[in-house]
Amino acid sequence: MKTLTQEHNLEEIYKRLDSHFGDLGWWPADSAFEVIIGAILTQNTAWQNVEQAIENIKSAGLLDPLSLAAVDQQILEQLIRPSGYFRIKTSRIKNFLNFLQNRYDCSLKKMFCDDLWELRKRLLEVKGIGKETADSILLYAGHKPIFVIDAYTKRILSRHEIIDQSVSYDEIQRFFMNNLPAEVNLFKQYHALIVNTGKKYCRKSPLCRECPLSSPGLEKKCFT
DNA sequence: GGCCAGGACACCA
DNA sequence: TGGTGTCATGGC
Repeated sequence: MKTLTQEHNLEEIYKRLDSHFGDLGWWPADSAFEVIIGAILTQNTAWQNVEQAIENIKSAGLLDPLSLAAVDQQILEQLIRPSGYFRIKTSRIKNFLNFLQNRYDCSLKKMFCDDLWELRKRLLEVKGIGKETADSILLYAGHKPIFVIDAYTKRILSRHEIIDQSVSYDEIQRFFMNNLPAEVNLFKQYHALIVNTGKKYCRKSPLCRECPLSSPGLEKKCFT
């Protein structure tokens, strides 16, 4: 960890990105359950591929906990095939559904009545749900005040020399949560802004110079 | 044809 | 605790 005391940078970064992109309306989904399925399907996968997989589940009339729990494993594999890793992701979805059924009687409402950190701990015990997926579920499906960290967050902050590359997920999460008001909508929009910035500006070096963060004071070395 | 995407996990030292 | 291989499809 380098200088996790530059809390002013977090607000400055948010201001720049928010005025650049505007309200991104994350997470794009019609229900909390759709957010959860999307969170599992998007693991290391382009969102475009996830959309097709979700559409397949919707078209089959299976986008609810009871229907999806009842569907045959091989059928689900074929439905989510466009999102990649379809065998392992099918298992992960089934693991979550078993968890939801056994502990909360298939009710997301009951699940989200749990204390934030207690529920996070339980979600992390589900095989296939790691920290980012758990936090995405808690924030975007459960509307709980927890900050989601992803590869873009780490990349952007380290390139702007706010954190060191070796800083852990939990440390970065604490950094955000200790230096921002615990507001659900702020956390939702901030993470969305970071992902959009990463997608649009961090992939090719010429575009990096057009990034809202690329100006004196914050611009360091996006590409070295 | 290669690279990468809104990760997680098993395995090993 | 940290590094590496694996899982798979689709767009650029």
